[in-house]
Amino acid sequence: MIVEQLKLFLSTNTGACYTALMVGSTVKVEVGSEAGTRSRALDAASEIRSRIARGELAPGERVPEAKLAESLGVSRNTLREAFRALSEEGLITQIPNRGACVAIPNINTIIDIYRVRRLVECQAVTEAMPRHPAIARMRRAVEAALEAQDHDDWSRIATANIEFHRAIFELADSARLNRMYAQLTSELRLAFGLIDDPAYLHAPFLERNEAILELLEAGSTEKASAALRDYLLLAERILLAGYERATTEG
Amino acid sequence: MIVEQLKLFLSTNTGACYTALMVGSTVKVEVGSEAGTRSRALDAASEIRSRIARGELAPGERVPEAKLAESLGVSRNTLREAFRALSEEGLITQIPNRGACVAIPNINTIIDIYRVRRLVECQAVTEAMPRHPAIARMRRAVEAALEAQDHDDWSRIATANIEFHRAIFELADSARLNRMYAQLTSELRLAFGLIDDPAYLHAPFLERNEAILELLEAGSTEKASAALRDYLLLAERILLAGYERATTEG
DNA sequence: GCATACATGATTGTTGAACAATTAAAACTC
DNA sequence: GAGTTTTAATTGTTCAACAATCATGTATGC
Repeated sequence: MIVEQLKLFLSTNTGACYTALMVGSTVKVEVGSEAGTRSRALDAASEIRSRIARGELAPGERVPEAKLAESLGVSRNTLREAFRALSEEGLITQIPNRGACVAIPNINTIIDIYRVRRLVECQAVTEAMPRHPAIARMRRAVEAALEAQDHDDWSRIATANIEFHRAIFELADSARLNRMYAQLTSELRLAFGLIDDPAYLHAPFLERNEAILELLEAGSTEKASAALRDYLLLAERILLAGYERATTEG
Repeated sequence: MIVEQLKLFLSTNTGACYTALMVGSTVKVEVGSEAGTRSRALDAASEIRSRIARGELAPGERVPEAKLAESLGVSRNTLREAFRALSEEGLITQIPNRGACVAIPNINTIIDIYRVRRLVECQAVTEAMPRHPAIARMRRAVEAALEAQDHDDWSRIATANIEFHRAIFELADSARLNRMYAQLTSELRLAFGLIDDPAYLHAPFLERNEAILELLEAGSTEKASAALRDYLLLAERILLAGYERATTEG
């Protein structure tokens, strides 16, 4: 039966829940609602993620299982399942027999992240297809950042900046690289969080993003790539310097 | 105390176990033995990995927890911990409420892997530093493959080929990209396993690897990169064609 | 014969208690 | 203050149990 085959195909190739049924001569497929597929472990992971983002759990902070499990209202086994997702994202570091702690961004990690970004982002821009849909997303991110700048809303500027670079990764048309970007921004956010001057971090780059975008829109991919390379080298330098000041004075 | 600070530094930045102690005026650091840090969950993961590699667990095969846990002599919770590592490697797919199965390499995954490889490997070669240590590793892999060819030992040829490309990733000097390579080769091995003619898969590439290497050793990085690109496009085509035959006839 | 609904069985996700092993912290000694 | 021993805390694992979910089998209607 087509419905059964479709269910099997979809369940094998994705992790999502689907409802498939015949409606006349059409197979109607509905994606299961997000709420219906949530597990307690994933909810716990989300809550931990939020606590990290809010600074309630600080980089390097030990998170004892029993205490945290009780605080979240789940069992310790379930918390370990949650740690699994967070560990994959790089937000949590688990050391055998010593427990879990919030990841500390370290200098090697930051350097590595920027090295990867230069390789991937610059090459993605060099090889970008004209009128690739991601270019429009870059444009929207630039406009969002400019609007947020008018309000001195640095949190929104930071988010728009991350979206801009996500779109650059998406130029490469690779799900795997997109997942990588998601992970490395999780880790970068930890580093950003250590620096208490977001304007210093993000302000120098609005005009640069716009210049890169305009070169790209004009089809000058090599020039856009070179400008992006300069951008990333500068961003790395600023983050490393800020990180060093934050961890030295702290 | 320097010993305590060193322990803290090491434990925060790596997952390894260290013993640090003062010996005279020198701090002596010993890395904990591998055997001492093994956990039951990691042992279970290794055994599952081996079973997959030996074909005892086939792509797409459901692996019910209770049965497998009993077969491995661990509890179900421990098995779920093992699944965690394997899921991160892409060897296992876990679907909520449906259980775990051995990952099925699918066409989209293979295409994505080769897209990523072209972006990363070709750029790594283009920007390779002269006399980078990874170039020597490429040379050793080529020699190992040629020797294995004399014995028609296709398993060793496949391994040497994977080592050759690992070394190319290492040209980029990024731990993150090296980890990515480890994961994508795990997934590629699943696809290779579906094709029952290893000679067909690997034989065409020995001479190409050697040509790429010689261009690189001669400092012609752009030519090496172009040759690598051709290689990867051909390898993708051969794998996709073989995969399609295997999954159509199967 | 096919489609649908319901019942049954199998499996997963979670809970909680327990215990061995490991690590961290405190106490003690020199 | 440094080193050693003891104690406490925590992690990794096991087990049993149960609710929830899914898969499979059976019965019924068209």
